[in-house]
Amino acid sequence: MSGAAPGVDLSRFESSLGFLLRLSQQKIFARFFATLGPLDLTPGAFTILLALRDNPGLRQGVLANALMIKRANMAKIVRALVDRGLVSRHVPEDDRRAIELNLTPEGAAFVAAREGAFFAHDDESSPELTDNERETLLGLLRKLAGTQGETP
Amino acid sequence: MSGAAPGVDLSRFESSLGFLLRLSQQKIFARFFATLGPLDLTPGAFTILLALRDNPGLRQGVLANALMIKRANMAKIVRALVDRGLVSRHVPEDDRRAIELNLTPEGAAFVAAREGAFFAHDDESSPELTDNERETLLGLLRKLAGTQGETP
DNA sequence: TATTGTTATACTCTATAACTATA
DNA sequence: TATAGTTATAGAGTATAACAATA
Repeated sequence: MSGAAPGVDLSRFESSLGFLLRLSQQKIFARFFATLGPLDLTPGAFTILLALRDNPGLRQGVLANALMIKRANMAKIVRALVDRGLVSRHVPEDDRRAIELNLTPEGAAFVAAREGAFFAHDDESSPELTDNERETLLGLLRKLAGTQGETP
Repeated sequence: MSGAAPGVDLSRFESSLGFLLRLSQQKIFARFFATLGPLDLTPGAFTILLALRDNPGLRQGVLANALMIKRANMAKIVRALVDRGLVSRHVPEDDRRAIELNLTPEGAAFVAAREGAFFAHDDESSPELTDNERETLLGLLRKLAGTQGETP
């Protein structure tokens, strides 16, 4: 933490995964909003749209589980996306409790228009690291984050 | 993301630092609350107490800067800690705008009683990784997170 | 004028519990 | 009974703007 606020001893936290994850995420998110803030999308909502583009007809609960978002919260986000005309719902015949989600044509256009900027930003969001270090970090985070869904 | 929800294609996010950081932090925090929830401390508040133990008399704004917490939010957190009797304020002679923070004896006892459990938990919070991988991850996050304070 | 801290406010994210409708 | 989704609500966390006191 040598580059931190001078004169403040944070050495006790240098081995704390939780502390370093919070600081790192905050830094990345701050850059995200500074660069992509005017694009009319939050990281969370865009993640959902992108996941639906790659998984058309995905059920709401399965999506919530994959992204580690509680179903109660997913319901609210999806409602907002439906209200904006970006996502459509469909109740399948074989299980009328479930809801299948799809991008509307507007949603697909919305994603297509922004994903370039989104991923370009993401690629450039860690100038502190070399390309090799970035790849190593991504690999370790993938291993750490491997999801197993909601714990009720 | 092979261990994720089966049948959901999240490959588009496997190179997104922001996405993986969010998932990782969420996992680590969930474990934190599951294990240490009854200990009467949130990660944020405990971080502040620990930082004050290692940096007695630290000024509020400097602390906020070091921990990447906005001053407006730090004011609220500090007030709560003062109300709980864990932190004391002192206005220095040479700059009567500033506030120096210290742990009270109660605050010091509070930290001493909990830091063992806190760091023990942190050490065990990433069973997905080998010791070597964990060290590598910590090093990369340190490099990425090297703070530079609030951007006004 | 600039800085330190405070208040007020709002928005996002997260979590739980109680509800409905279907199975 | 159990599951899928919804609603209501509450709590952190974070952001900005306006303000008072001090420098």
